Amino acid sequence: MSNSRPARDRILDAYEELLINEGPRGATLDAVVARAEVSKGGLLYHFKNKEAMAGALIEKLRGLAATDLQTMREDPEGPARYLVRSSVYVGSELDRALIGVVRLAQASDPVASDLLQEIHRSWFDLVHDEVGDPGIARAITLLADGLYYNEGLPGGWPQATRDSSPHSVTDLLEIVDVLKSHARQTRT
Amino acid sequence: MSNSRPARDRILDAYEELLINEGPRGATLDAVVARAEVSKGGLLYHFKNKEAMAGALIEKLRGLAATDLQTMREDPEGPARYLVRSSVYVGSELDRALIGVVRLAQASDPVASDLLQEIHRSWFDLVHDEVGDPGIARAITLLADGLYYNEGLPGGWPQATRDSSPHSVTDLLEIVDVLKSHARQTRT
DNA sequence: GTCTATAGCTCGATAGAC
DNA sequence: GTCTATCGAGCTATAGAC
Repeated sequence: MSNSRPARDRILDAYEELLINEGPRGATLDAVVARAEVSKGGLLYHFKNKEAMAGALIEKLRGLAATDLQTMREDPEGPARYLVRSSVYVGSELDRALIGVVRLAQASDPVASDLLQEIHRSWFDLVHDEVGDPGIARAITLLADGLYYNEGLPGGWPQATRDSSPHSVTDLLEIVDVLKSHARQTRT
Repeated sequence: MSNSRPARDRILDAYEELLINEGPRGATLDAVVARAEVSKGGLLYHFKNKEAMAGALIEKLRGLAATDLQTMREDPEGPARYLVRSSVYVGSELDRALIGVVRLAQASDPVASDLLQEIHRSWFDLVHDEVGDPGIARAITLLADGLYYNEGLPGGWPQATRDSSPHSVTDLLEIVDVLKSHARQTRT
């Protein structure tokens, strides 16, 4: 049975899934209750309104992102390579929460936008600390952004350059190394 | 008077503007008619339903993109540098139509997604022809994608790394050149 | 070619039974 | 803690006057 987990969790997962696949417009209360197999009244017992449901998803992301940032900081390959690696959408819990909140931000949710900006800023700072040069750091984060948008968002530049998984990640990591060594060379 | 231009054009511009600033959800018929200063009946005389209005915007983009591709092909700096330059959002007619249609694609419009995919593919192909290496071409288009998303979309990674306009474009173009020369070096 | 009026639907949210 | 029933607002689209 799919409704064996706590109703609150099922609701939040269903909401996240609908945000990702249908966008904010499709993530209606009716759609959420259908997918989570609860009634509308049941949903509104756990989240007093739609905004509270969005808020819960945002807080979930806040926690997941904090953990991931720590991992990124401590990764032996360094933040830059870690960032590019993890920007390939693989449907992890963090990926899903992140894309869901991006969708919320696209629908003009200011709290969502603030959190995303904060996360993004942290990524940039870690990469900047690693490579030294802010221009190179920006190029690397932009590259990761492009990846995330192209592969994580249904309806971005949809299915940009299809071969996302094979050796193309390795290619990109190689390019990250090229940029990193270029930053080393030009350091004053 | 703002309603001196043909009603059809005013409607399409208003729709585009609302798509960009409020997203598909905010671009309702009511909002469009208010902004375009026509009545709902007047709008539906020109576009028999909302889908037809979206279709007209998509066709407008198709034309603008075809012209821009030709410019990109003939640019003396080459497609790669042209792409990065033009990925900085400046609110041109093409920028606006493009972001509007991206918003439509985000709301799961398959025609919008198809056109965007086609445009994006053409960009990649031109850059690929220029630089030879598909991995480098992908990195450059990803970088441009990141730019477009970060700076063109309200609510992307919002206001990613703020200093978008000053000398930072020059920095990015420099990095494009680094990548291009790397592609030349590794060519077999 | 542009308007008003309104039908019919879907949404978010409330009330109250169980 | 979960349900059903229902209200009011906002949406798309139609009908028909001017």
